[in-house]
Amino acid sequence: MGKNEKKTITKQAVDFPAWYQDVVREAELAEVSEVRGCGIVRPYGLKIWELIKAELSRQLEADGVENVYFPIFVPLENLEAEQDHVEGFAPELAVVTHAGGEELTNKLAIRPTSEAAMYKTYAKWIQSYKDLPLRLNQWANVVRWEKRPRAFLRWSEFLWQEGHTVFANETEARAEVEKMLSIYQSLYQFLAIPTFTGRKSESEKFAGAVMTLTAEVMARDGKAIQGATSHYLGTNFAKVFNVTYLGADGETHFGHQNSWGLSWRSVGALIMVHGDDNGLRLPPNIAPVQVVIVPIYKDDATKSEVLAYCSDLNQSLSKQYRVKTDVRDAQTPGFKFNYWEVRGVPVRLEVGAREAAAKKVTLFRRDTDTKEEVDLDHLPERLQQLMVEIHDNLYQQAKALADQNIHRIESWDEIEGQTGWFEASWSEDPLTEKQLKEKYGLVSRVLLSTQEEVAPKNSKCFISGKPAKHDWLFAKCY
RNA sequence: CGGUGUGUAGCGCAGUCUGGUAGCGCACUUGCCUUGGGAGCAAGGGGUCGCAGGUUCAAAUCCUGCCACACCGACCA
Repeated sequence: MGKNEKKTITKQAVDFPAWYQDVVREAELAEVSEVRGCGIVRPYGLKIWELIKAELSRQLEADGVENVYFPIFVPLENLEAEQDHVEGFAPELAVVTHAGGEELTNKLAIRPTSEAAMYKTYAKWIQSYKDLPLRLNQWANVVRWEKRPRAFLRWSEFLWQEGHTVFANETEARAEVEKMLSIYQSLYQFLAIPTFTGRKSESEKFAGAVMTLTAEVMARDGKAIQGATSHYLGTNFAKVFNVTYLGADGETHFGHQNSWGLSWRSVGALIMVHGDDNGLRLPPNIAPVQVVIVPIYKDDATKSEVLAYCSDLNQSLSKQYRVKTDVRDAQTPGFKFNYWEVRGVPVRLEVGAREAAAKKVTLFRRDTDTKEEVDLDHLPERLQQLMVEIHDNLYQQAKALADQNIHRIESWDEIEGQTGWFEASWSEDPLTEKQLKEKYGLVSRVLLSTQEEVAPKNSKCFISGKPAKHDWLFAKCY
């Protein structure tokens, strides 16, 4: 049977969302649960998230951020304290009304995010300017009852990290907002994913924030995914929860707060950016299995010889890589090739009697779907190169595709019939954004940081013709 | 919340129009045989046909009501 005759994955070009669902299922990353909108993440999918988490943890720790844990329940009245915040989240709140067999007088929201859960306590912890900055991070699950869930990208319950920090003044706080964005940018770099970083428009910013920064990612179908956010909250929450400190000047001041987060939506981005018609393609940094060894044998004699060769190989390589030898006996080599390709394993080593005798391996790389023969002596060196090469290649492919799909337009009429992202000079008038959404389903995604201090290419807004302020990126989004 | 569609074995589906013993492919179990791109043969196991009610000698199939889920939109950090 030919390679393409048993495909259970829809082609990207035929139906991208269907392709995405197929990959999530076939690669055994996750499946839908019996609870609407909630997913079951399987070991292979969770491992990817854990590897992402490990890298981000490393970076946050290196930056001096400490971890903390607050309860999953938030008194509803706390959430209602900040007006913009509650209006932003009210429609998607899950609320506990009964517990211990009784109706609760004070209803408990399941946290959709933890500003309202943490800052009352922050107020107790902070007395003096000497207690600042306070920089804490929480790895947690949150619940947002979204109208339309989507695997990893928008499940009702999801895992993330949320950083919540307090500074003495605006300058320090804003500097950190930028810094966290650059950490997210480097994390996505770690995933071989190019990001478009900058500021959100007024209507797209976080409910309760003064300013929201974002790392936007382009999926292969030209839609946008918000990969991470970093918010400057100003003193909005500080005023509500009384986060104040006594300054060196003997006066009481409000703390300037930030919050920043990244969720396992990043796993969804990983799939949508790198995946192809054969399934996942994982960058080595976060591949649960970096090298898979597939033994090939014909009879008992070659079997023991080949397995011994594989076992030595596995042992020496596993000092440096996450290695797995697929010793299942009931499956043919061809089956295993496809099995691990769908799962995106970057490098596969095929080992039969031929290789064992010649002290070689046949090496297959998933990013290019090509094979090469490598002498055992040269394998460590070749693998070391390849891990870098594969990462770079995946990044370059993603970067090229993204750049190619950003179209400069001077008038919104040019959107007609085109897909992808659009760069345009914009007045930043919320009304025009609403019109754009209604007419083309597009929203503003980001004002690139590099464009912040630059005059727009066109002095007139591409929608209203009124004076433009900056060049923004617009897109449909997940 | 609007539009469309789907609920039959773990997964994918046929059967419903025209009522009459619950089927197919994949997966699973056992055995043999095989292994360089999703092997083959044989024998097996697995079902309140989404739920409730109704019509009928008889309902997966017809009628009524309900529920759930998916997709497209609206919504959404």
